[in-house]
Amino acid sequence: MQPSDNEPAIRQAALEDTDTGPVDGLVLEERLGYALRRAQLKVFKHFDEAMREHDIRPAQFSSLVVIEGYPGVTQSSLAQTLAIDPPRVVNLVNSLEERGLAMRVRCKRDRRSHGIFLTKQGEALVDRLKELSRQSDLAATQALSEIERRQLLILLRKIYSPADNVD
Amino acid sequence: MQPSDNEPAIRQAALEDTDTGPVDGLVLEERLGYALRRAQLKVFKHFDEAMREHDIRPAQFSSLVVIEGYPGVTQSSLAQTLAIDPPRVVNLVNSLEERGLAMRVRCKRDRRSHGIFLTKQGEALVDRLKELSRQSDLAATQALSEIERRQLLILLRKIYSPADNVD
DNA sequence: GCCGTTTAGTTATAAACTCCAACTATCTAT
DNA sequence: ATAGATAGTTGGAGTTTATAACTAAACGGC
Repeated sequence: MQPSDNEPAIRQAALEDTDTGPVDGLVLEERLGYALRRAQLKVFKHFDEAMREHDIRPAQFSSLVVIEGYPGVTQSSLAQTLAIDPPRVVNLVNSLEERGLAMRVRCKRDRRSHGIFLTKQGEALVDRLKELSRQSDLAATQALSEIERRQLLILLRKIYSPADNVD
Repeated sequence: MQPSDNEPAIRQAALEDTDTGPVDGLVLEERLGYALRRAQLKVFKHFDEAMREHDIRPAQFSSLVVIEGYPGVTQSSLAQTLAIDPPRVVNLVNSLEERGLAMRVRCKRDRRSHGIFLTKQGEALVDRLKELSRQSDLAATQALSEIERRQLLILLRKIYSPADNVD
């Protein structure tokens, strides 16, 4: 063990001292990934609370909304839309089917693919969930004005939308 | 099985048709959690590529930056700062120690706690990583202007910063 | 000083998520 | 008709993430 490379590279702090201060003004605060993660953590926490009553997870909610907007969407389309892989969609749709919220319908023209549709129960639930999620978004971002909230969405979309910048 | 509740609740689409169109204009696009996740996915993907050479994960990078900014930080402070729980910090610091990037120093005044310090090797690496992450942020958000990027950071910080809104 | 409580760190475990590879069934093209 | 591509499914490995229980050390009242 060479001490030259294994020593704490500190100058001002004594070895026996610890620093328990809060952290700000770091380079970390300027990293987008960090800021995104922290913000997402908070937004998701509120979302979880809002959905707890209905035992719905983020991916399930997203699926329901997409299926509602595009009745008969295929699983592969769903996978592409939500940026998840096909195996996950299988589990996702299984869980929705088991709970009577959605169902697969085999496509007559291409019998490999399934169209996914909401049941009446699923439609009723997704309406309620959309309202709940809207409220939880507001609660999680109450530090933001309505204008700022819109601005934020626009900026985020610019980042991930392939329309603006093909990856 | 009552058909009344188990039928696909569709009006316009024939049962045998599937809808494979792309998805936009959905309520989903207005959900903050969804937009955050999609944006984070992209930013993290770029980050992973940038860090692959050094085999550094996001949490490791964040830890290194915090330790650099606060030499002697305790593990509990680190946990609080990064919004992760103590058991994760143990693994995190273990991995940094094993790679010779950081080291624990038992605090003399409170022998329960450890101050964490960067080694010289760790300091050299974190300098390089900060530059790499800055570049990867730019690459992931090249659809944004510098002003927009700043604005985005400000908005994200407003969401998660406890200073603005105590949770 | 002694004893109950709190805190820092650790360990172990389980649950959940993600990714990857292989497989079946079906379709398309030559 | 056969080869190759596509939709969906299955299974398993590797990571994260969360939870509870445990050890060691400090603190506080008496």
